[in-house]
Formats: sequence, structure tokens, C-alpha cells
Amino acid sequence: MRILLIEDDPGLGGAVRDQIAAEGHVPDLAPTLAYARDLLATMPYDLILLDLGLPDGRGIDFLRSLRAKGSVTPVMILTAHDRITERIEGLNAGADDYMVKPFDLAELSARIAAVARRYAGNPNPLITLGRLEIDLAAHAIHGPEGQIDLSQREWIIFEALLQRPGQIVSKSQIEDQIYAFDSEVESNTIEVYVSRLRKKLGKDVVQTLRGLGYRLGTP
Amino acid sequence: MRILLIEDDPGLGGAVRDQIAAEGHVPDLAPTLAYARDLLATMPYDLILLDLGLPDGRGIDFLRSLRAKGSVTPVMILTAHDRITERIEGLNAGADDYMVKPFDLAELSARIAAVARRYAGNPNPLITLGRLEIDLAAHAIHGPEGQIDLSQREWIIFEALLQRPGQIVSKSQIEDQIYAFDSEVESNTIEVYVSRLRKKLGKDVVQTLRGLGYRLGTP
DNA sequence: GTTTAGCTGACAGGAAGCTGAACGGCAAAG
DNA sequence: CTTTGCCGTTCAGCTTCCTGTCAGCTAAAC
Repeated sequence: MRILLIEDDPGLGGAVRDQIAAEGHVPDLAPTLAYARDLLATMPYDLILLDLGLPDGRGIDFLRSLRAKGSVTPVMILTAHDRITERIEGLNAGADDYMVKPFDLAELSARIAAVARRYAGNPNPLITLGRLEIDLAAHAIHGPEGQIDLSQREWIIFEALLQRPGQIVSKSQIEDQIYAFDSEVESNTIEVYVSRLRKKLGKDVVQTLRGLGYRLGTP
Repeated sequence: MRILLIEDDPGLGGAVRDQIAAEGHVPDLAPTLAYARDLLATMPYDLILLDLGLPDGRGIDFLRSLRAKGSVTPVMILTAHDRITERIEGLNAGADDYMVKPFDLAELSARIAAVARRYAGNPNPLITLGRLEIDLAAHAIHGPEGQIDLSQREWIIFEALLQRPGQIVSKSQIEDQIYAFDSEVESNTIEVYVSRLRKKLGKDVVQTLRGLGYRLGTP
């Protein structure tokens, strides 16, 4: 499940992001509303975790404008205050859930799972890339000859490219996403996986920028 | 919207019932779990408000058995306690929302409206999957050679997959649906049941995604 | 032509998953 | 009360296929 976490506190944000990742979801962390808007413009998300105390605007207004634009993405509010009027305001603005800081990470996980359960069966947002149809949430790719399954590593690399369409992603950036901080691999693993990706998805899906990295193709 | 309110305190029960009625919904008030079971056997409900402190049994167990029977009716828990473990237990037992007493009736209304929005238009007792015809409510599956019976565990796993067609369901997610929050099983039970499911329903009904989980097949 | 970066087929090792068998518990049947 | 059969769980051995590595190759840069 793709989750957008809007939170300006680096400590809390990092902890929540790690927890989400540990649950098998894919978190993106936005420290400001402006940054969140950029991410939302380029990527679909399955859940938004929204801190109300942000430096560049009222979270409630952000949520309201999101709903006004027709977005149905579930939103869970995180806030330090627990005044009932605020909770009502949040829920009326279109929030689906409400958590008061400090909260237990385990409870957050349970609630995220509840959202996942609740929205199961809803069609996932699809990304179209040439002849490929990509369902990020389901890790599924439909090609011209039916379903294409990727292994975990293959998926991570493909996803890293999908997350930055048009941008160059360096090998070291990809390595950072695959491996733990310290344990480095000293070989051409990335190249091997890019090769496997191209074999499964088509030659043009990944472009090579010599000396720089890779970029998503536009076939 | 038909709402079943399970609450033994006559004062609070009456107030909530009146509030629900004022919102244009149809409330039934059950003071005990036994009475609630009778009502559920005869009437379908769109939402259940469940008090946890009831005279004739643990509300959590009631909820769990409801889910085990395949009910997908949304359940909102009302409780006087706000211990985090209890909230987690409730959400993991299959609750969709959680309110702590004393709560504001206006907030309750907002949350009920959210559920109504969420579940607007929700028919579908019969699911077709390839040659299988599945009646979720009746726990019945008709295959090409007649009726197929599943054991309880087999059904829970199959249902977990049915609830998220096309999506990946991890083993830990399935475990969460089968077992209580703390009691973990340290073996390949899920794998054994998947194996048995495939034997009964057909090889292609369940797909394996290495390292991720399982997915409903598309035969 | 030489150098350098990147590509890819092959392969060993191991992790993840599958499944037949067995065992104890429990409930229905006798 | 005993028997019977089903169900849930565990285990062991097997199969599958993922991963990281290397070697030799291709293609771009100069």
C-alpha cells in the first residue's frame, strides 16, 4: 500500500515511516504541504497520514481542498490536540480516522491495516506506461501477454524508477533502497536486475544514462 | 441505514438511539449479546455499535465470532476504557472504528455518516471466480462437481483472499485474522492450509508471490 | 583502436514454499 | 463411556526459484 506521510517533525516522521515500511507498505515522507502537493500530483496514494501542525498551512484546509477536488483517498489525521471540536471538524472535513499524539506505533499499524481491509475490493489506481498497466498496491503488472510477476528485488528497482518518472536514478540511490545502510554489495547486481527487468517488461522500459544512472523509458 | 446498538446502559443507550433516529437512520437497541444475536439472526444491519462492557460476555469475543462467521458488517466499538492494548485488540478483531466514552453525540453522528458514505451501495452476496460460485454469507462454494466444503480455517484464509481480489495478502495478515493479537504460531500452518485449499478448489485459485504473500488467482 | 561502462548468460547456494504424514484434541455418534 | 472421524497443528523432506557473483561480451566515448 502506498502511504503518504505528511509530518514536519523529523524524529516522529522517521519513526512512523520506518514502521510503515516494516509492515510491508511503501511510505513517502513530506515535511510540508507544498511538498505533499507535489508528490500527490505525480503519484497515487492509498492512504494519507496528515499532521495538522505544519509550517506552511492548516492541515484541515489542505484536507478540505483535497476533498473539494474529488479525491477519495482515505486520510488519517495525526494531531497533538484532542479537543472534541477539532475531531469533529476533521471528520467533517473528510478525514476517515483520527489519532492523537503521542500514539503507539502498534496502534497505528492496526489502524492502517483496518484502512487496508476497509478499502479492499476498491480498484487500485493504475499507472499506465506504454503497454504496461501497473497496480502499485497489488505489485501487479499487466502486459500485452497477460500478467507479469516481478521478484522482490526486481520490484524495488522498478518502483524506484516509477517514483521519479523522467528523473535520473543513480545506482547508489537504488542500492540505498535495497540494502541496509552499512552492508554494501560490491558487484554489478543492479545491472543484472535491470537486465532482468528489461527482459520481462521490454527493452525500452529502462533507459541507461552512462555514468549517471537509469531513467524510466517512455515507450 | 439499519443500525444495531448493543448497549446495556439504558440512559446512554436511549440517548444514542434517539440521536441515530434523529439523523434519519433506523436503530435497534439490544441490551445483551444474546438479544443482539437474536436480532442479527433475523435482520440484516448496515452498522453495529458495540459496547464492550456487557453483562453476558466479552464484546470482543462476540465481534470475533461474528467475523469468523464471515460477517462483513462494519462494527464500531464503544467503550469506557482507553487502554491502547484494548483498542488494538478491538481493531484486530475486526472493528472498523473505536469510540471512547464519554463521547460527543455530534462526533458519533459524524462517524456514522462516514461509515454511511463508505458503505453506500454495497450489495453482492454471490461471487464468481472461474468455475466457482461463492456465497460469502452462507460459507458455501459450488464447483463444477457440486458443493465444496471448507473447514473453518480454510474458509478464513480463502475469505481473506476474496476480500482483496487482485491484491497481495501477506501471511502475517492472514495470521492476524486467525489468531489473537499476541498468540503467535511459529510454523507453516498457513502454507499447509493454502496447500489444502489448492487441493480442494484447484491449483490456480491461489497464487504465491515469493516473500510477499498470496493472491487470488484468476482462472 | 583503446578504454571504460554497462549487459547478460550461467551457476552455486540458499531461502521460501509445498505437501504427505502423523499426532493430539474435540465433538458427534454409537 | 467408548469409538470414530474430523480438524488444527507440527514436522521433515522435497521442490522451486530468487539472489548475488562472475566471466565474457557489447557498445559508447575518446
